[in-house]
Amino acid sequence: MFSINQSLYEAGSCSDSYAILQGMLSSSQADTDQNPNLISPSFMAEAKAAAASNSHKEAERRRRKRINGHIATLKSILPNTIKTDKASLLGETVRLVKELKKTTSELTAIDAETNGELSTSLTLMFPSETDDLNVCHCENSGLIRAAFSCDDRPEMIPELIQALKSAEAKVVRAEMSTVGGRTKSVVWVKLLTGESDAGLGRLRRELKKVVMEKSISLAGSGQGLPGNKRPRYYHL
Amino acid sequence: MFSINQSLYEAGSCSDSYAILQGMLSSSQADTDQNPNLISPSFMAEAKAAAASNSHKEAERRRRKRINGHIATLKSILPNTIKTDKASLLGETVRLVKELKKTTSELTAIDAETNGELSTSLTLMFPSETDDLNVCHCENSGLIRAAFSCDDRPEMIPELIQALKSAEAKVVRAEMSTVGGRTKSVVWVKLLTGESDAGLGRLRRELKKVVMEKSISLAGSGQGLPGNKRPRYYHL
DNA sequence: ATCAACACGTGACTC
DNA sequence: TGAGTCACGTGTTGA
Repeated sequence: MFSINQSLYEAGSCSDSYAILQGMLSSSQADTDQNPNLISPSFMAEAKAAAASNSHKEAERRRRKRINGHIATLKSILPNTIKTDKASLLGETVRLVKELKKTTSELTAIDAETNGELSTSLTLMFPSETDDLNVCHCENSGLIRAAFSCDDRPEMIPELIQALKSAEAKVVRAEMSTVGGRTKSVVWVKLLTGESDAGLGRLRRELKKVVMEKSISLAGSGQGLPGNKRPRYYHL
Repeated sequence: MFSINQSLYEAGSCSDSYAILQGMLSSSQADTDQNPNLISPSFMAEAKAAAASNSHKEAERRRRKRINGHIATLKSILPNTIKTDKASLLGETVRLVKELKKTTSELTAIDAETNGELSTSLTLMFPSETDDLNVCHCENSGLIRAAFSCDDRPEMIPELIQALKSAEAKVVRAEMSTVGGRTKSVVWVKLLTGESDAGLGRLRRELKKVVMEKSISLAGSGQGLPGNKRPRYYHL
């Protein structure tokens, strides 16, 4: 069905058959349709159409190549390339882009809260004189920001770790400063469970224990650290 | 060229023409090719082929729809959709995915340096007794980590800001702790200029000034802040 | 008239 | 077999 005149232009990259024919025609005299031995206008038109079809064909080939090339690189980029199917691949790409955009916006939203000169800001804060606790949703990201000031105690960090673990909160970022026996902490967390508002309440409850629990354990705890010294590193 | 038998299966969504013919055939007696009035096997085969072609056609339609649907959502997702061209769109997608992956890896590489229980860790550090400065490349991300301990002075933060600005370093993240008049800071920065190693040296030089410059300005500077009090907020 | 981009139907191939 | 995917060539439309 497609084999009509295919032998004329299909072999190799001979997109110049029309040009060749033009050269042949220009070097010959005028001819008519009646003379079958010379190049007739009808044959000329046919060759022209064939050449046009050929260029069109090759242009489409190039276009396909570009698209498929990008899809191939996408396939090499994507992490979970289980389905090598082209549609599924694009779907997976959409999913990944959404996820990455969300992640980056979450991570950069923290910096964007207060914008400084060098486009990334940092707010250095000092502890307040009275104990306080503030837990709230971050506006754009799905994160929760918890800030609190209280007396600095050696047991606070482990308690904080335990509180965050109980609230199933993953620490995305934390800033702490300690001055004059008082400490202020700001932690940005991502809740591991779906229920956002319930999780926020739970987190606030857990943190309240940490903030309000004054240093009771100073007298007890025979297995405590020597000299009331705080260990150097903590992992949140 | 494509119009052969198109009227049989092209009108509407009639992919059941073959089934109809089967029903007609089962209710009639056996026939031969010689009898043109009855449904002949050749016609039967023709109808069957038409039905197959039809289902094939529709399957391909579905496939195209899925692919183009994903491409359309990609188009809505992408930020700079100047070229609505399909190939350019995919190319832009590749670029975006690479960029986002790089960004997130940079941002999370900081947390991944020391891995804690809740998959995001935080190392709380204490100032050393002696002044020190350490500037190095982060392993995987293109970031530079600068850590230093020194006496805590009110002028230190503005000086630090100036130093980072001079080194053309953008702060990605910073952690500071101050205890007993000593302060330790760790800042992760991204150099705004191309030359990485030269930039690192410049940053080290600038920071060295901050760390080593002991509080000379305590006596002078008539326009200083009242009471040697540190301002509450700094923007890095 | 040329070119680029698109959707379509079809043959080849795989599971 | 049938359902699915792919590359291909073609018709069409807009700059």
